[in-house]
Amino acid sequence: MQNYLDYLYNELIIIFKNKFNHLVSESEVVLTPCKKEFEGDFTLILFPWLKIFNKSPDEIGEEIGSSLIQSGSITSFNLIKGFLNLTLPDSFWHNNFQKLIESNLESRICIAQPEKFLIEYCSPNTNKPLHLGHIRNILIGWSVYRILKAIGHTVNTTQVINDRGIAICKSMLAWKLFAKGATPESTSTKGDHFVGNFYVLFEEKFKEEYKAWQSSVEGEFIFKELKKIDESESDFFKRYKNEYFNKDSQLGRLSKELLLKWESNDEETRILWNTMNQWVYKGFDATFQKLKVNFDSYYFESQTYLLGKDIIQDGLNHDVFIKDSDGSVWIDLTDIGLDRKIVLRSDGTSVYITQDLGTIAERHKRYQADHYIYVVADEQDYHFKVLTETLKKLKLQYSNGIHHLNYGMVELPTGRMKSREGTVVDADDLIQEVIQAASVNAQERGELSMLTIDERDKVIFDIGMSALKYFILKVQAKKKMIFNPEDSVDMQGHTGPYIVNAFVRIKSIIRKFNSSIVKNNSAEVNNSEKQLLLSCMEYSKILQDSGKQLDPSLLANYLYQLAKDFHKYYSEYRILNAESDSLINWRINISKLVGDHLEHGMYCLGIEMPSRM
RNA sequence: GGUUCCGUAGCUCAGCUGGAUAGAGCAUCUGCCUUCUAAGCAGAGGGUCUCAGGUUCGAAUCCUGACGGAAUCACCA
Repeated sequence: MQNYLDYLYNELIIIFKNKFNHLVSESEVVLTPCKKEFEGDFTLILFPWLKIFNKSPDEIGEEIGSSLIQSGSITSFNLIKGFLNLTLPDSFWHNNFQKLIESNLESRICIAQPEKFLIEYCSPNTNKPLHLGHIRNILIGWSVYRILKAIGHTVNTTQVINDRGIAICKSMLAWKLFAKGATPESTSTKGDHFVGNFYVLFEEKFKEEYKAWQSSVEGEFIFKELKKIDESESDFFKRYKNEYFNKDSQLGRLSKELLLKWESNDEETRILWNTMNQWVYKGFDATFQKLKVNFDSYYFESQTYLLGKDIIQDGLNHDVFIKDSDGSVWIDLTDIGLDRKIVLRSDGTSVYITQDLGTIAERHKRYQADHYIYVVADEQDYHFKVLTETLKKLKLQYSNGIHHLNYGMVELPTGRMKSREGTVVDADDLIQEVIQAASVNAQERGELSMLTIDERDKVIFDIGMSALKYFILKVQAKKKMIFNPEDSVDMQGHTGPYIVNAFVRIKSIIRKFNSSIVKNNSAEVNNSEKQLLLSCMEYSKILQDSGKQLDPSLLANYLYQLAKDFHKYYSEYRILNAESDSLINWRINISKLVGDHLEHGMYCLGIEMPSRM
């Protein structure tokens, strides 16, 4: 939709020219929605012009106001200090209302120049189930996908799965040693949890082994030999843990053997690896389904970890990289304030960034996208800076399209989640809890008694998920967030169910209105309706801003405000028993308009709304 | 130590491309359901926008500095 105030801007520009003999551009004219405490629809700020025209705010305001009245574009104005409050005629609101209900919502929000995006989000490891951090990642990624798509871009989603490496070998080893052939089926355990349990078991067994070793002759000898002056035994062994794993540990040796076997394609190892990963994927899929997200493509590190070496060679040929005497390859980024960074190990194997260089090249071949968005926590800011700068030095065209959507880490009221301390919030548990809370609330209300059990479960599920998803998405993506599990199941106030409730009220009204809705716009427009219309008129801008900033929280907060305005309207005015038929129709039309926007907006957050609750 | 990010009500967060008396929710207290779904509405209390300078007609917002907190600075991913 075109800017609905364009005509007012144009008129003001003409007034500035004719009355004050001054040429201004639209961007210099500051016109904002009027604050609620004052009378008026929009406010023109006069301060910038005082000096230029050498007149008082009252003089300027009076002149502008009366000119606008004369031309009929406003019906009245008032002046408070340097603020000129303008009241527009009802025809302004009627016209915009007409445009809103006649145009199609989907086409109204589209941008002029669509581009092509690829979004990578989620990106889990296969040795542990998904947790709260993944949930934030997934919800942000999915919502950004929906928003970009809604405004007309071509968007694909993908994820990288870290399915190889020492971690999964630990799970495999623990399974081989202790599982006695158990499977997710035989133990009725969700696959990702099943494998995760063996990872935890490995860590426990390793800890026991390490503990025993510490008091052995060898352990005591190492402690005496290698400890720093004044270092306590516990400090030393904390520090030595990694080295113990690599040098002395039986379990460490066995898991590294497994890794080598994996890398040399040992059949038995590969079969076990594949079996366990399949268990995990099945578990992940169940969680993705509950979250209602999906991926257009998957990249597995087992297939990509060897990529990128040709790019390294190419970079060496063009002197972008430097080879050290030991054979390791580096990039020097000190000229732009970063460090020297390794891109290939001395033994010729890849590091993290090598794979990333290769993976982007592959993706670009496949997608030819303008933008590659990586939804990854902000702890990796440095890595992505290095990656982008490296691509730039390689003069690869897609280097300008790399966006690190760096959301902040999720913390609990007690501090950071730590797997060692068992404070990690499991994704499935969390979903379970929020649905449970929705169920308890629904039972107390008893509104759903006429539904079948399946229908009721679906509604409860949607309400619970709306609470969880909204709770996370309302916080600005880039900010770290404190996640209080108790607050996350709240269904009152600034929450998902509050917005759902507004929608449900609208749906209920429409259900109860038997005759067909007539589009009419003869009614007098009250302030609540102006507010609702204005919000709907600004929807496309909000959505486009959210897309531009890759930040769903903008949209989330807008939707809350819209729902709040509707709840207020609902309590102030009777809709179905308004004084006249035409007034009933007008109010239903407004309500339906709001409902459509709420539904579309929540859809863009990845939240499905039931029509009853 | 270098770099980056953050600091707004008791708590969780909006507001940050500069505009009027800084807003919500939670929590505390008070009203409103025989009338469209009370997961709602109306109201009360709660603030040195970390601090100090600067730019400006105007600063929570922009700039500089200090203080406090976080992340990162691996031949890990």
